[in-house]
Amino acid sequence: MTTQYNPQSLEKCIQKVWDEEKTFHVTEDSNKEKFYCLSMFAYPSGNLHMGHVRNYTIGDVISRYQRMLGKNVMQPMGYDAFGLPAENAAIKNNTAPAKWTYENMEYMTNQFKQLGLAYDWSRELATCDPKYYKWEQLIFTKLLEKGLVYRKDATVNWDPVDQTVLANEQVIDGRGWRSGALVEKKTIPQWSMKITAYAEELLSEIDNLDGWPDSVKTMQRNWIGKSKGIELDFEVEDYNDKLSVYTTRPDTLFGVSYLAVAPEHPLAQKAVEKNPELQSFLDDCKKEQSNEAAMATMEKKGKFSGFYAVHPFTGKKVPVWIANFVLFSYGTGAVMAVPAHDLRDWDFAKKYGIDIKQVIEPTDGSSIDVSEGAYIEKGLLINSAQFNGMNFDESFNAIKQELAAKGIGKEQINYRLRDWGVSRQRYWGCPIPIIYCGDCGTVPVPEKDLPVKLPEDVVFDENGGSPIKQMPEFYNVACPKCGKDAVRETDTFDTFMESSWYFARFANPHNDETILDEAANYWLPVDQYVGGIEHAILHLLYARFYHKLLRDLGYVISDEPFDNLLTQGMVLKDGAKMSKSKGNTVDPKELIQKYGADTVRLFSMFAAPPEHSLEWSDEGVEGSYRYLKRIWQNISEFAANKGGSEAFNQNDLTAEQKALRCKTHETIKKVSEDFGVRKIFNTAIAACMELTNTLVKFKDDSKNGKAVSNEAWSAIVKMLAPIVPHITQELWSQLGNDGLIVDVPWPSYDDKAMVKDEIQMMIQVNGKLRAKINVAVSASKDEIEAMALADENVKKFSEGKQVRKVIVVPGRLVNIVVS
RNA sequence: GCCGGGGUGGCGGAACUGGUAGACGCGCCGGAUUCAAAAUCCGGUUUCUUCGGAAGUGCGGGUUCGAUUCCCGCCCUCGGUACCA
Repeated sequence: MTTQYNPQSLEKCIQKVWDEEKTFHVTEDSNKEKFYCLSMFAYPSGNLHMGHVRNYTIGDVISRYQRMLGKNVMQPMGYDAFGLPAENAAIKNNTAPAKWTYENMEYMTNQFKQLGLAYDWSRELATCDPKYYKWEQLIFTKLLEKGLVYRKDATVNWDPVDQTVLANEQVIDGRGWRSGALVEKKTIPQWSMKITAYAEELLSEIDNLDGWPDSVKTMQRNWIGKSKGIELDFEVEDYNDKLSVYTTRPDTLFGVSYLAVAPEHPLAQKAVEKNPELQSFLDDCKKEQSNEAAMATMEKKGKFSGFYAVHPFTGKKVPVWIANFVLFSYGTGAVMAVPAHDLRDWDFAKKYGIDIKQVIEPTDGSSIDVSEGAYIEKGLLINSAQFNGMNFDESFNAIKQELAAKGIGKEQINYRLRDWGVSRQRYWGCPIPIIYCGDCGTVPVPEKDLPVKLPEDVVFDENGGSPIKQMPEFYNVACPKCGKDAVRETDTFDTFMESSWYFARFANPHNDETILDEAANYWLPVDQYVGGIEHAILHLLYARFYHKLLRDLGYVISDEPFDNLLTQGMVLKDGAKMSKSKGNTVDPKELIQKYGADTVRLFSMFAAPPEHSLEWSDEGVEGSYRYLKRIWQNISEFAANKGGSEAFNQNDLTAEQKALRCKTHETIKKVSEDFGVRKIFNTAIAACMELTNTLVKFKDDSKNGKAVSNEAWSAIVKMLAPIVPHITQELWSQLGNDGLIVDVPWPSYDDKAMVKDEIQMMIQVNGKLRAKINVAVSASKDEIEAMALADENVKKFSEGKQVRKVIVVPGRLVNIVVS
């Protein structure tokens, strides 16, 4: 007597039990090992997509597995609620961003619950809640006191028609996405965080992130981009300032044939005074995009500034150019160019007919021709006066010393990493807690006046300008210091500010007295962080930075926020990222209605390893559903047939029964490794399917037969419980067990059950498979070799040839080399 | 451009430390069941083949008894590139 698998009603029923019993509600418990599992919180876009389902299922599987290991597991969820899409939706639907956001959050929370995710919903937070961002504002004012935030001019994309600042995403082929106008660069004062003050620590501690993927660590190292070089000053004729350049290749100093400065460099401004015709070139540079990819691929252009610098060793005059590819924000905003030994300088020199002078030759004595292309390897110096014959390190030090002696140069460590500009000229974000007073200057909002609340009931105008910039009731305030009329900052924070510390706030999300209390040090660092690879640099670097800020303000004691990181791949359909604009989305809601959450969860874990991209397949979902129906049917029948839960004695088992036990325990071993060490679930599921196949074929109604079957079915149910929590809960009951499977200990394997007398070995002749033989486990190498050579097929392929070598790989194969 | 991934049957993928290439699943083919269908169950399924075998993991080389795995050089593709999150 078995019932049909009906996931819809079953899942509702079990979710109700979790809800009523507060199964996933956790508190700090010093008697248990804690495990904080965090999936990157959601942007409340309105509906769950398959990327969410995958991300959150991975985190959920790890959480539930860790709980079965007996740990005190916290898994929270919240919303990264500020951001650009809410503003776009506001304009499109004529609603306030707040309303749109809150409605989406409510809707998505329901969808999360339908997926059966083991979240502690009592900890839910939203970053647009003043109770959340109040702390961010407080931290900002504290950092201002410490000198870790400052205001400086920075470049933004300016849409001259809509009269608004555009995000990079809103610039398409150099034009504003709404107006279509050519976007210009505009410089405005903005707040910055001194992440560069932590560059060295952020770099060196990457070495301690053992639980992070190497690819992410490499990307972060390269992003920070530490380099050792020399900063040296050139005298410039008729220019009453020195021109400082930074170079990592001082060994090529004698090959300098021009200097180049960024268009924003003061020297460029001076050059215009002398030669007004240069203004049009500078104007052109303003129209170019400032993002890195555009800078790197655009045509390299320059103009002679009219100034000449003097070479510090040869005394020769070197022209100074203004070039569009020199970054004002890196190094000194000026470079020395050595065309013979730098690809970009070489291209530029060829284009403008500038000298190319070789000063490095290869160490192996081979000859090169720098008129054919740059030679960028390090080598030995030539044409470099007293430095001739030196290698890179010798010349670096010798040149450094001579420049230092002249007082015009010193060694300098530079980072590619730039300070973090956090001002946004947008509405839907956390207000920057600063007041500008005519008398007192820049005044941080005092703690008693925090939070500075963002007005939520606003009307958007069509060009996308921020409503609070038109609201005197928001920006007209009294100066907190002197009480005179003053003006509030109307820019808001970059939304990365909120997502850089939410992981800590989950420890005490409702504490209104302080940002973080002792619970933070119980839960932190996060034991397992799960999220998309697209966050490899920005979010993960900012979060590491923020954690160190919180540490240095005395709130946390750990140095790093995330012990282990799993970066999951994207969900694709027909080889492309699922997106509304491509029309290739799959709605999880419909799938849950049709198959139930367990099927959707099983498929998203089975179709690919977590770190790879996942190709969506409707038929594959069907297959996952089929497997669940299969175990439902078989376990129900087995249980109805009164399966055996009695103990058995290993010595009384038949060979078949022993073989099943062996398979069961091999599977437990493999699946435990996949879950705990490799964090790869598709192979774990495949192993469970294999055991299921074996078990379905295993027909043995004897007492011992039922007992070993029961052991195997129970193991499958327990191992699948983290992945498909609803069906396994029900099957666990059907197998005659009480209580929730979430708290059942993870199965352990018995080495004795896996002992074998005989193994199969592959026999190769010259690396090609020719035979398979069964060999006693105890057989010696010589015995194995003799058996292999005696094999009929092996004889056939080695006949008339001389055996040169026999390689025996114990437990695997024998390779016989003949010729 | 630069930084980091990926490329294996018709498809998703497996092969974990250099040792049986294609586990598991999908699809397809054949069979059982059925009045019929769906569902389910059983068997087969890399390609070529003279049925002995041979070839085969993006392409071209290399190291090795042995390479999907290591090295060199390419191609394609995805993510990031500092104001999408």
